[in-house]
Amino acid sequence: MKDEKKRGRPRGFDAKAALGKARDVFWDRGFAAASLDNLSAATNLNRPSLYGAFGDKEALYLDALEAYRQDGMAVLAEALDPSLPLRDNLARVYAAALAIYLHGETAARGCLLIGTATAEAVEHERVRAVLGRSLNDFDGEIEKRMRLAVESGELPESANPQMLARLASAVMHSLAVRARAGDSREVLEAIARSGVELICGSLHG
Amino acid sequence: MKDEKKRGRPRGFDAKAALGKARDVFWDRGFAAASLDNLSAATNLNRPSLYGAFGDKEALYLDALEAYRQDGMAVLAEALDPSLPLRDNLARVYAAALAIYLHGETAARGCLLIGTATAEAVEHERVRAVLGRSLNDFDGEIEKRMRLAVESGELPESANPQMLARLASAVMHSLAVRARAGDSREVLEAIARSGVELICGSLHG
DNA sequence: CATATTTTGTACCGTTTCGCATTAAATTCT
DNA sequence: AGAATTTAATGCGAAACGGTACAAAATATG
Repeated sequence: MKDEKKRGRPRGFDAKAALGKARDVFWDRGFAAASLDNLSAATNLNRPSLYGAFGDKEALYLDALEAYRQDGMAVLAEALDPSLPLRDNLARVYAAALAIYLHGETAARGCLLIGTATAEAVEHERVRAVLGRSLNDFDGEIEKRMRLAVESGELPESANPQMLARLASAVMHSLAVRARAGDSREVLEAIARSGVELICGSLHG
Repeated sequence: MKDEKKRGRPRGFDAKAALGKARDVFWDRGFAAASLDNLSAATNLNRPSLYGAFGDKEALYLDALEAYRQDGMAVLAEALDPSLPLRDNLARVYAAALAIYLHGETAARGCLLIGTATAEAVEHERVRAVLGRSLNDFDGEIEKRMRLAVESGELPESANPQMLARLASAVMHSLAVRARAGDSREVLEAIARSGVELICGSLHG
């Protein structure tokens, strides 16, 4: 299903790579401030090619968000390896997040969804939907791990897996915002550490 | 210092009210997608008047952010009334935040800073600076209350006021993002409640 | 009343925007 | 080889963009 030779002139570019380049433009500039010229230059595609492959600017943006979301879910699932302690899992999640968030050129880029999709969410219903679904899926994946932690005794029976998961996500949301606000890696790592401790229950002594 | 009669034609509008209207436009659309026509229509000012009173679009946006930041700090200070228990203080902070975040017309607007300034923060250094300062000031104000809680015995001596404050802020950042993502008031209130419990130390039993 | 000064309204300027129409190129199918 | 089909490249075009020039209006000063 990958080598079905279509008739007609074949593509001269890798759509996936182009989508990655476009995503980077959106990541730095946001959706509204990213022009088709910017996107065209970054992908080395002229506008009609972009248009033919992805549709208009909003469709391209939604594709980029969706790809980012899926990549994020994969990273999350890997970090939440249930053979490791919950504490390590959360630390790995935050470390993986920071590795992505701090990868900016001039200033740290933070999270594509939280950093750029939130701005469009009020007016663009479809962006809001992707954003909402992304956050929910993330919460859900962490919640599964929390349930496991309760079953295994890592967390007390009284713990609320859903809410703990949402609060674990909250720490990550804050890292995303703060990275883009220019906070240093040291500060962000300290917040991540404290978040792990608080959620795993040993910050109070 | 308010009735110094300037010579020349007097203003026919209230600059503060106009700034509020402009802020609302930015709040819904974000900085980049808000056009001068939008702003002009919302404020009932023609573009030259806008330009004369506030400068260019970025200056107007920065003014709106700064006013929002100051309003937020006032609301925060009021919510953190030290004669009330820490738990109540945090609950009041989150309730006040949600009252603002959920006030959208079509979809909830969330936080002006987190919802729109983050998008511009990478490319606009001055926006990033305002955002960073806002987050830090917020953390600092909560941290003061946390220190008080340690002194009064509300929190154990072993508690880390700075990190607890940052985590308390983190919950609010998450509420801001989630409001804009379309989460219901019920979900947001539940997260706020759980956040209070976690930070004040009784979610684990 | 005349002059200086500031604001207001209209209208405009050059640029950039997004999207597409059109034509040339490259491949498959018959 | 020729028809059919898909992509690539150039370039256009209408609209929207941010910002301002200019003249009329409204006030203070002399």
